[in-house]
Formats: sequence, C-alpha cells, structure tokens
Amino acid sequence: MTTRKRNRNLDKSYTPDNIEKKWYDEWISHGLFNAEINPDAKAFSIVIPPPNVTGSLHVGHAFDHTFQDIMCRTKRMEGYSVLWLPGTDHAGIATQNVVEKDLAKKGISRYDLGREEFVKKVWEWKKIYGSRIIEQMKRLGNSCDWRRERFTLDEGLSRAVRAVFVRLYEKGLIYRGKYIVNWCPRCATAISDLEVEYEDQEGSFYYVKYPLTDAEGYILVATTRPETIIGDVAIAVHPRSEKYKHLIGKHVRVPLTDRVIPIIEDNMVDPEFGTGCVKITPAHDPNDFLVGLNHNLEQIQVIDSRGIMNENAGKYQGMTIEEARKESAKDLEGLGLLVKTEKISHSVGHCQRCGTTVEPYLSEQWFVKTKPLAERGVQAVKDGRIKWTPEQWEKTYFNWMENIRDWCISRQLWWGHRIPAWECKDCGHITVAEIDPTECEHCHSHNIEQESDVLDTWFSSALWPFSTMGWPDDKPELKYFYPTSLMVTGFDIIFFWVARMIMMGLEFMDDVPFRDVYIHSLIRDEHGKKMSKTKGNVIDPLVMIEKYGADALRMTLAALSVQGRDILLSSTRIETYRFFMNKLWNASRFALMNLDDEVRGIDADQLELHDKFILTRAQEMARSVREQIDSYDIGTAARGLYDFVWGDLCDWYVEMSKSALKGDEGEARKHTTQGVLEHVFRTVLPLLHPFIPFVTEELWAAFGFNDDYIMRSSWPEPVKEYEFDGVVDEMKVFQETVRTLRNLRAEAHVPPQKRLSKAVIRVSSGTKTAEILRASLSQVEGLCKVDDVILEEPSSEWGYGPSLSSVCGDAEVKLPVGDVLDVPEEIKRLEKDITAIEKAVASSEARLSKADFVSRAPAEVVEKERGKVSEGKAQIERLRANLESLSR
RNA sequence: GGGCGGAUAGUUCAGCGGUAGAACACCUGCUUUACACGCAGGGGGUCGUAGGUUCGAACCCUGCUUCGCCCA
Repeated sequence: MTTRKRNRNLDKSYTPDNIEKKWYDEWISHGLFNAEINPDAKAFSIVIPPPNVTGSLHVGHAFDHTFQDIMCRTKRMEGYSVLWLPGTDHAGIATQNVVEKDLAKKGISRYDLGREEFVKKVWEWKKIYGSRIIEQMKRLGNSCDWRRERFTLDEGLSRAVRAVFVRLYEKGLIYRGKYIVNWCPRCATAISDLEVEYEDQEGSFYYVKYPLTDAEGYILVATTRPETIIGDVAIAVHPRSEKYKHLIGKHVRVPLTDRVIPIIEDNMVDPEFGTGCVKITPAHDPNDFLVGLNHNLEQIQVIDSRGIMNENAGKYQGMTIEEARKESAKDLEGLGLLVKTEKISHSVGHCQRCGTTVEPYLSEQWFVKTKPLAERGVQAVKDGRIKWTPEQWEKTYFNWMENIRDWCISRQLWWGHRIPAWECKDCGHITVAEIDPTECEHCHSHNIEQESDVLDTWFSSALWPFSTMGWPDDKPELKYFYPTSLMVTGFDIIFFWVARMIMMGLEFMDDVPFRDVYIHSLIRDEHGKKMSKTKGNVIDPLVMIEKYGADALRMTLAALSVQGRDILLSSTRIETYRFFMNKLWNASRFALMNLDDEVRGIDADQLELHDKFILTRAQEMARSVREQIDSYDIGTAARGLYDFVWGDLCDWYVEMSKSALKGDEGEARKHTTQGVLEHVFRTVLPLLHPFIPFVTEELWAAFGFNDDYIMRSSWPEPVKEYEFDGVVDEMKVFQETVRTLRNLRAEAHVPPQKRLSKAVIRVSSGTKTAEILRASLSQVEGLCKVDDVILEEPSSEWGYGPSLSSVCGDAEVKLPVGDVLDVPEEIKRLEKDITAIEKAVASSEARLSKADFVSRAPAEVVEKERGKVSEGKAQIERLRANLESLSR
C-alpha cells in the first residue's frame, strides 16, 4: 500500500489561464525540453520548419506545431532522447518590405540610409519584433529546446551558407549569367519560379500588321503586349507552315519604328495558335529569349527594372507598361496597322509577396544547376530512405524534381546573405571565397568589389536540418541527431523546403535530412475558404488560446486532422473541445473526491463487468493510441481518446462506480473500484498528455501519482491482467438493455429523476444475456432509476398488469405502468417496431434464399444472417403477443 | 493541356467489401451533489450520377457531372 497526496480542491470547472503559464515555466526551468546526447537512448529529432521572423503565429503554424509537439512528447515518453529544434527564417523580401514600410511612414527610403544603415535598422527591428512569434509558440505549449533556437542569419548559419555557396560554385553547380528571370518591378528584385503565382486574367489580343519590305503586303501578328513591339527583333513562323513558308527569309518593318527585321523559322511556334506566327522580343519574354539565343538575335530592352519604358522605347519613354500598352495600341490604330483587338483570358504571373504583375526581365543573375542535385533527391525517395506520409505526395515531389529548372538564387535586396563573390575591376575575374578576400585570386589586384545581391532566403532554409546543428563544423549533435526523424509541413511548402532540403542534405551531409516527411493539410475557415486578412476570416490562434485555452485549441486541431483533406476550423468547433477539457477535469474531480490517500491494489476477485470493461478498454487505448501516433494518424488517436473519456469512462464507468464508491457494495468492492478508477486515470492521462499537456500535468499533480511531471512519465504499457476477453461485447448487451429501458421511460413520459418501482426483463435463463444481466441487475436499477428490476422466463405468466414493452436482442424489456398506459399509443409503437423488424428479417431472408450467397459468402456471414432471422422472428413473436394482450 | 483530391444526416466530417456513425445544429424532458462547459431520450441520409466487378458495393473499376488544389 502506498500513500498519495491528493488535491481534492479542484475548481468546479476548468480554467486554463494560470495553469498553462505555471506548467510551461516549470517545464522550462527544469529543462524538460532540453535535448541531450545520450548514447544509451535512441534519438528522435525534428527541426521546426522555421517560420518567417516578421510573422505572427497563425493557425496553420499552430496546427503544424501541435503535430510536432505531439510527436515529440510521445517519443520522450517512449524513452527517446528528443530534440525539437526551433528557430526562425529571415524572410528576405518580406522582412525588408516591412521595415521599408515602417521607414516610409517617416518619409525615409532605404536609399536615404544606404545599405549598411538600412541593414542595421532591420536588425533592430528584428530584435524588437522577431521574438514575438517565438513567444507565441511557447503559449501553444511547444516543447522545443529553446537553448538551441536558431535564426537563418545567425553567424553559424551564415557560415554554412557561404561554405555551401563556395563548394557548389567550385563544383560548377552555381553559375552567373544573363538570363530572363521573373522580376517583380515593385520589389525590384528577381524571384524564383516558385514565387510566381499564376492567375487567369482578362486581356486583349491585338492583331497588328507588320508591312513586308521586300514584297507586297504584310504579315499579321497577334500579341497581348503591343508595348514590346518596339523591342521586336524577328517574326517567327513554323518551318512547315503552309501559310507562311514562302515568307521565310523575307523582312518586315517593325511598326512604330524604322527597324527592319527578318522572318525566321522556329519549331517553337504553334501554327494553330493566334495567327500562326509570333513576334520575337528576346528581352521581354522567356520563350522569345530562347529563340533569340538559337538564332543569335539582338536583345533590345525597352522596359526598365521598375516597370517603366526606357530610352529604347522612343516616345513611350517614361510611361508605365500599362500606359505604353494603351498608347501604342492607339498609335497602331492611327497608322492603320491595328486590324482588330479581341478579348482573351490568359494566365498572368504575380509576385507571391506583393501581387504585382511579374515581368520577364533580362538581367545578370546567379543560378544553381539543380539537375544533378535533384537526381539524388529522387533516388533517395525511390530507395525508401525517405518515406512520405500520405504517400501520394511522393508523386508531386517526383513530378517537380524530374522537371526541375535551374534555381535563380540572387535577389536584388539588402537583407540577407550577401553573395560571397568578388568581381575584379581590373581583370573581370570573379573570386568566390568563404572568407572575405583582399585581392583578386587571378591578377592579385586589390581593386575588387563584392557582389551586391543577396541569396534567396530559401537557399539558407535548405540547409536548416544541418546548419542548425553546427555544420560545417563536426559537431556531436550532427552525429547523434542527423538525419532528423521527421519533417512536418504543409503541401504548399514541398518545393520550397522539403525538396531543397533533401537536395542539400544529400549533397553536403551525404545523407537524407529526414527519414519521414509528413505532409498535412491546410486549415481553412468553416466554409472551406482560405483564411486571409482581406477576407477577415482569419482565426487567430492567440485569440483562441485566450478564449478557450491552448489545450482546447491543440485537441481541436489534432482531432480534426485527417490525412489528405483540408481542415475546416471554426470557433464553435474549438468550443466543443473546450467542453471536453471541462469534462476530463470534472471526471478527475469526481475520482479525486472518491479516492482515499491510501491506494490498495485491485482485487481480481472483486471485479465486475463494468470494471473489467473499463480496464480492458484502457489497455486497448494504450495500445491503439501509440500505434496511431506512430503512424502519424493523430486525428484517429485524438478522436479515440475523446470517445473513451466521454463515452466509456464518464457516461458508463463513472456512473456505474458510484454505488461501490459510496460503500453500498461493501469495503472490498469500494477498494477495488478505487483501484480501477485510479488505474484508468493513471493510464489515460499520459495518453492524453501529448495532445493536451497543460491540463494533464495539472491533473497528474492533483492525483499525486508521483512526485515527477507527467511530461517525464513513461508511455503506459498495456497490462495483460487487465485485459478480459469478450467483456466489451458483454458490456454492449448490458448497455443496450439499459438504453431500451431508458427509452421506455421516455416513451412513458416519466421524468428522469423519478424512481420507478418495477421493471421486468424476460429472457431465457440459459442464455448469455441472462447471465450478464443477472450479474448486473443492480446496475440496471441504478442507471434506469428503477427500484426493482425483475428477471424472469419469457414463458412465465405475466403478472404485472398493463405495461410498455420493447425487445432488445434475445431479451424483452417491460415497464409496468398500471392503468395510465396509453393503449392506442403503445399499439402504434409496437406496430412500428414490428414493421421495422419484419423489414430487416425479410431482407435477410431474401439474401439467404439465394443459393450463391449461402455457398459463396463466408460461413460466419451466413451464420450471422441466419441469426438475424431467428432473433428477428422471436422478437416479432413477442411483440405480437404484447399487441394481442393490449387489444384484448 | 497534365496530375491530385473531394462529393455520405441541416452543417462539418469519420467509415473505405457484409446494406450507415460522430460532433455541432434541431426537437422532448431534466438544478439526478463530478460536470447545464451537463444528463437522458428523439427526429433526420435511396452515401453526386450512369454503368461494371461481386453472392453482396458508400467502400473496388470505368464514364459523366461538380467543386477545389498543384503543375505547364
């Protein structure tokens, strides 16, 4: 016997506020989140997908983090040495934009400050606001090792970025060149293919005549961008085009200019599209750019980096693209060269950050040659070294990796990792080095200048799984925790993060960055709409935590999560789980009010059906929840726990334990019931802890299970002696009987609190049902508020007068109500029951009458069907007899 | 144009070969000393559509309709 200190003074309802802060502080001060290298334990590690440092926690993060926290807390309880490494991402464009906007309020531009001063300002800003999201993560209960928090611009991570850049450059996998890139005129920087979002827009097709100079007539070209006509350098037709073949080699005059350009042939042209020929503007269209290279054409830029027509644009110089488009169309019309315009819908790219229309822009940029890296990345998944859940995302990954294009990594920004390349002003040689050089490596001139561009943010986040653990230094963390165990993120980030992390991990660690990838769905509002500030349908997790508590939010997100489907969230849904916290709280309160400080064991001889039932179910939960979490099915796990606590435990066991706990069943029963109750809570609280860490920690302490934290407890192992075969089914018989009797009460309009004197259950004494009910008659009496439930043979003479009756399996439940019985009403009810059962019996008989069914279906299925028929027939017989007695 | 996913109760979703479940909402009745953040009971679905496979299909296959996402 052991003695425990119980806290019996729990509030009548659960309030999360103080409890959450109290335990989080304790966990931190006792270092419970700290990851230690422990050679005796297996490692489990997750690096957090680093949120944007300028951001605040949105519900998508909350979901992502809840998932990771559930995994980490479970693994800790399973005895792993767990590292959950947190941190943030410097988010180049986004952060720079935020600070620029801030400065603009004071009328200052970044150019007023200069690069160095501006970057200083961004750092200051980061110091003030960058910790906000970290604080929010703590409110959610994230069990990250905060000592290891990293930022992509930290010194160590910056060193990793340089090392990677230099090595890739030396390997020829990074190159610089003048290419067409996606350019955001507002952000004034190049962006990668992934940062462009396409959207169908209304536009116009302008049909323009290009007069032939060496023959009569003209060629008709259709374009959506007349403002680029002045940059045209050729007209291209398909080599086998019947319509234009004869014009190949001829020349046309470019409208609005004096320039004469050739008509060339190229396979790229689709003879079916538009007029069957296209104008070639290599400086302003990615396809034209390639055609231009193949044909050695001039590249005439007419639009500058801010989206303004430049000095090559003649009279249009200084106009915006939009203005120039209108103006040139007008001029073409004036010249009689515009044949017609046609409304069309076409796909237009927009900057993911600011929504501005993206311009194809010819400029000097840095690129990563991704093919060789991607090949290894594909192989790693094909080999099974990385496993995706749900598996279907593999396809998306393969599809992208197999068609990957070179990655433009230079950004014309100031906030970020400045590219470690120095151009020699004397010989033009580029020196790329990890440590700032003082001279050109080729001519040793000191007249060198560092590249002004910075790297794409995602370049540094691609290194996150190893740069955060000290790479390129040879750190013990890397040996112990790399490859990480799991990457958890949304599908929108597969290419940005997951794919690039895999490529970089394989290249620099020669191993995958994570063994498992779990891709979760997106959270939408209750109508399935994407949450956005402009729509005003954003659910702020912090507001939800204030209102309902972090546990309720976490449990909601966990329970709603289903693989491969979006999650629709609303505050009423969170409310449901907030109520669950209260239910758990009160069930615990009930238990605490009924548990002595002295704990005696469970006496197996004293166990009744409901005890065996709840013990068995508790062991099942310990097993199933673990399996579900291990297979990343946290939704099923959370829902199972909810049903167990609310249904099995509260609705049934707690109610059924009351008489024993009151002492009505004797001392031995009381002690065993206490033992069972304690065991169940001792089992289920740890199972719930990864989902709802705060309230379970509070309750664990209240029960006084030990002097340690539940966070540090072990995952409950199912106990063999507490698993009983068949009790769950037996319990079902009992439960159905209780429901039937309760239903009769309701039919008879008996108020719930009113005790009835008598109820009768007629069932043959040799049956299993009779055995079960005999053993639990007093429980039926208690749950149905009947003083005396009589068990008798169906054949015995009926001696209790007018009564309501209903069938339930092979039993008949009868409620004597005396002369108040509403006979016509009861006849109606019985007839309705009979019809329903007859229908079921008929359908079963129909199936059994088919020879194929009897011969081909499994024997147990046929047997079950036969059982239904015989039971149904018996039930009908009983109901008919009742009908008859009423009619008499 | 290519690919992926969804269509099941009023709503949101589970179920994924033996003819349907939950939560919320709705209706009825309840201050039953753990809980009104609660209890008991109830109504409500030809599982998008047309075929096919099967003894048997919400579940597997095919077409169609429709909604959403990704890629080009």
